[in-house]
Amino acid sequence: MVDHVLEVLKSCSLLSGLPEAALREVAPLARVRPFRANEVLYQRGEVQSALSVVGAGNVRIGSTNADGREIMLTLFEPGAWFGDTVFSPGMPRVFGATAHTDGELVEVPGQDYRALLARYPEAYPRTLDMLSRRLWSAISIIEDNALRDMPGRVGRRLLFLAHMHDPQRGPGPVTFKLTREHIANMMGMTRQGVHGVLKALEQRGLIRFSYGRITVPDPDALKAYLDERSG
Amino acid sequence: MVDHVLEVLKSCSLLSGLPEAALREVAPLARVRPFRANEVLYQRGEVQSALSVVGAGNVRIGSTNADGREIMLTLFEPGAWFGDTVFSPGMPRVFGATAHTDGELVEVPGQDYRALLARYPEAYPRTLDMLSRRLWSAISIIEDNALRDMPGRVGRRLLFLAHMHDPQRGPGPVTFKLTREHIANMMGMTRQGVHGVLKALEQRGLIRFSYGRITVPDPDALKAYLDERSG
DNA sequence: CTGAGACTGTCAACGGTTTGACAGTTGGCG
DNA sequence: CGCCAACTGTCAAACCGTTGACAGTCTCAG
Repeated sequence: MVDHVLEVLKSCSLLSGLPEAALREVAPLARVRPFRANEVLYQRGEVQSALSVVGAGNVRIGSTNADGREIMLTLFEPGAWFGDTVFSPGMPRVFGATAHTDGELVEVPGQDYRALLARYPEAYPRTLDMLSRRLWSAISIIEDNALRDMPGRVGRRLLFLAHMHDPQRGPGPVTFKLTREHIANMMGMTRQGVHGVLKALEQRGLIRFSYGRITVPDPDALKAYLDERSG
Repeated sequence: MVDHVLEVLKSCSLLSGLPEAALREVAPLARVRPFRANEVLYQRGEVQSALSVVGAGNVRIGSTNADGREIMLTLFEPGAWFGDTVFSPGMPRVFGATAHTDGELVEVPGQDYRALLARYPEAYPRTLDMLSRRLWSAISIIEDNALRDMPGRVGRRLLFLAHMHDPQRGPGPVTFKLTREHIANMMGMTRQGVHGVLKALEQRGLIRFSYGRITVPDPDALKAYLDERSG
């Protein structure tokens, strides 16, 4: 069991600055939490502080507003980490997490993680780097939303997900399990609007899609098209 | 001169986790850079790594796309810090900085800042906290853009700026020097669209505006209105 | 294999934003 | 103190995305 947790922790880029000995120290303190598709993992506003690492399956990050309308920020794959309250203990969560498929989470209590960092300060620069890059991603999204039209926004977000999905970015095709409605919720658009955009992109051969599934055959080609289309 | 730099560094929340002795160490390594309104301070894509602290005046953060259309992300006041490449050395800047008024910047070379942190590791948690909160702000903006209509977005962004402007949030009025066009560039809207929204907010007494200037007389009242209006 | 539920494609009507254009206002600089 | 440049208010027309509605398709559990 602890071995399994260790494997998951090792796969997480946030923790890759820590020596294996350090991970062995926290592994026993971590909790494995299996989940089923569409289960709510965390709700916006909760205050407990924990670092969550996706061990298996996919997790949707986002929040719901009072009218029941949901916004999805991103989709996490195994190895991804989240938990915006780890570094700012006491602050309520600003987004929620929902299981997208069946899977499992490994949760390290916030104070244990912070204590570990304090014991291995050489891991801090890497941690800052990871957090900084995530901030960069968020800002890029804000930029895209302000500067690009709808096809541009959807295309860029698909690229972003493709990059998430496979950080080393081999040039191969990438597929995700997303409905049109999920994409709409990610962009603040409607299902119908997304449909039109996807159809246009499909006609250019830049994406393919079927029931509940979207494929980007060649991310680089999509990127080239978007760059040419506008800035 | 060094004394002046020290004062500026002390005013910066990012550095407030460092003891004064540490700030004295870096102060001589920092560079003071005066600027005039509308001067370009950094361009997107530059790779040198530096931590910039606003010593005086205002700085616009944002970027310009190929068509010449600009997006403004935020407006920084004295004491604010920026420089997304400090924590990820070698990465090109993802946004540019332009002087909004006359003023001055204090720049600490990235490697000196990182070396300092390594010498005073007790400052790391505070640094992570600051960065994490900035990520939270960015995510909130993404959410607002997806979930709210145009008046909601503009109102929320004004509140965000008010909060930036005066973090301790006394309940008094806040004024910023922003043209309608600046706001439009911040929201991905047009000047005319902004006009309509502002006029509506003004009629409810929630804001006041004149030539190149906007005032939020009571930020809490604006917040209450926005919260009631949607989620 | 079969049915129910989830997802999808499509359409017309509606509404809000942008586009484009122009005159009026303000503030600062010589 | 007067001019110029920047900023502002306003309008109609065009455009794009949403709303709402419905039938068709797919998947999975039983």
